[in-house]
Amino acid sequence: MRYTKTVITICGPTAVGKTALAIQLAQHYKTQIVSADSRQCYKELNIGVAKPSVEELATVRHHFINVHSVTDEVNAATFEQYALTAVEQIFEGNDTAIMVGGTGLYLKAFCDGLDEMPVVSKEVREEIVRQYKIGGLNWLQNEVQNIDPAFWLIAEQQNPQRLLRALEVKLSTGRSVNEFRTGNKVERNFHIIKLGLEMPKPALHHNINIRVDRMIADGLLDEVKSLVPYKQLNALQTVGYKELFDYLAGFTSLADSIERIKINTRQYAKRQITWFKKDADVSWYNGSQYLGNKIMAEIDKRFNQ
RNA sequence: GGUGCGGUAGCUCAGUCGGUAGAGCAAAGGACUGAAAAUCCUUGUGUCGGCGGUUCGAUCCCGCCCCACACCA
Repeated sequence: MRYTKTVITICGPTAVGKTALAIQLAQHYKTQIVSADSRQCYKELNIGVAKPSVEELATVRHHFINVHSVTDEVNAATFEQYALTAVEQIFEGNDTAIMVGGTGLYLKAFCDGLDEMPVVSKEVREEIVRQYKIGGLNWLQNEVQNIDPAFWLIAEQQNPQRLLRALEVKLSTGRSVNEFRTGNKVERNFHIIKLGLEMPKPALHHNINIRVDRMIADGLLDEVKSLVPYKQLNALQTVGYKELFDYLAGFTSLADSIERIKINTRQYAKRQITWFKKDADVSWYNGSQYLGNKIMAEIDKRFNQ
């Protein structure tokens, strides 16, 4: 099946050079970019999430950047819907759209689709969270074991987020989350080319260290200070922010919290690499080389086959 | 110079009433369907500062030495 429209996705770990390549490709194809990033979508987060610069945003139209507040509830399903709409809109004037981002689940949601899941009432969720705060993991484990024993057997039994999710679905619908998860891939009505950027670990770590120091020099601490009232929100459970909240609360020194940001960023990059390497459809390129032209030549070749 | 307290995994430390040792962090690998920059799982041999002594056997006891810190001079 050949489609006339194509989305070129770019994945890879943080600080590997995805943004620059995306802009280059977007300019070449005279098209727009959809960001697949779970943090850059918040307008209050800027320095710490390595958002494209104001100039870059002015050069190429970006979607899913600065479109939410940290107080909004944003998740993979939100992104899937948003991205599909954005891409459709881009396709009105282009055959090609670019998608870049480091959030593996979001990219997967866009490419393969998520299963239809029931709506969970806010009350149910809040009540579960309230009880979890009181009773801890033990309470959660017991609840899931009693209420959804089938799920319990295959569950990550130490993972509170997964258990919480299972519980809220079961209590809202009477059915196990497992019944909703088919794992089926959705067929999109456009072509998807997956590009990945990689780099030797020492070089990537070097980039990360440089970038973190740059963020601090650019005033990250002030940005974080202004977000203290929101520090408990999901959107602020973010590398670069949570560590500085600890410093501002007096738990660590500034130097230590900056070091922590570097360590946590490396670990985050590691998780991203693990996720993306599993996708056999990704074509990998060395991000430390200037390769926009090379990639575009290869893509043109594929189009003409 | 004297006294005291230390020297154990990359780091911070625990421990062995003498039978060659273990936590946290880091690191490495992995998972991932409405929190995903989140969350979770797996992986621990290191001249137990050096050299001698006692002992069947020493990282542990004894002696000397080296190093760090604190206090006294």
